Amino acid sequence: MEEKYTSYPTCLYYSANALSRIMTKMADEAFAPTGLSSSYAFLLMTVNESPGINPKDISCRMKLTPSTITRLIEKMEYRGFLERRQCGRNTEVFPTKQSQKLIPLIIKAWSDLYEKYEEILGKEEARNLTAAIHQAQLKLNI
Amino acid sequence: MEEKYTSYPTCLYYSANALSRIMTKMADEAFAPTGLSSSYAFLLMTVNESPGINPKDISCRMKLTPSTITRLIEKMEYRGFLERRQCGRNTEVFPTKQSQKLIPLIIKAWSDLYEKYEEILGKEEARNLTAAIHQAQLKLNI
DNA sequence: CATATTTATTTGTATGTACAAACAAGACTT
DNA sequence: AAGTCTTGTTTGTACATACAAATAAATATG
Repeated sequence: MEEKYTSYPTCLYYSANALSRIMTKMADEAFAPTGLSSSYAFLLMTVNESPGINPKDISCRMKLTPSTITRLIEKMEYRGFLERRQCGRNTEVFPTKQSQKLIPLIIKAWSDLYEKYEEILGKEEARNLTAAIHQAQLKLNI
Repeated sequence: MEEKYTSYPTCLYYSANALSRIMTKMADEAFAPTGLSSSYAFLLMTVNESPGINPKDISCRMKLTPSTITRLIEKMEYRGFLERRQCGRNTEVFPTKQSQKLIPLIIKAWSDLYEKYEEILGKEEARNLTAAIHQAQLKLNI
């Protein structure tokens, strides 16, 4: 059984990226009813859960760089879903009333997302895979 | 042991994306000596392996959309690493001599990448994870 | 206390990727 | 053979994300 071509799927970089693109697409579909794409939905959940949270901490929780977080917040501020308050060198981010109305929809969409991929992969398998990926990510993150 | 916050790492979308960002960074570091970022390096390998390949087929092998492939090729053409020949409605993509010189460097960088993450994750574990991710990606891709 | 260092945030800019629409060539259909 | 459908490719445009540099505030150091 000879391989005709170099087999990219044996490369973690390649596979991780391929999966990530599919999952992002799936997530964006799931979050479509909220009018937000997935990253913004996560941002709103994060801020709603910890009103006054700093960009730095959001960045840690979401594993995105601070500059990315600034950009996401800016857009949500512009759309009236978030609000920033300057506190010395820190910034505190708060949800607006408007965004709080969205939260149930977001939660629902998120659980639909779980449902959808768990249906395809199997619940057990999906969880194992997610855990394995998370573990790897932690190890590699040093 | 109660969770204070919603636990994003239990979400496959979130974990897959986090891993993908780390791996891309790692890959870009590994490929730095070639002067290319990872996607371009993969593109060059692919074309070098199958000179005359169509964008469509590259798109399948790399799991990127055709429009993305066009964009990648354009840039490599501009930099003198690839060449396009129009054949009716198809396009054939060829490596230039210049790019062939790069191939050994790319192969080396790629194997360095494997080495690096296998060192951190363990060879066995890295392979299992990669295979699991690849399988999931296949299933979800429908 | 004044200066130097560190830390949090934002800005300028670049990049990879995608979607939808446009185009162009081939393949069907009648 | 003419018109329709399909398929491969490219373009216009938009978006998420990052890096490096700039700011600005807080902290440490001499």
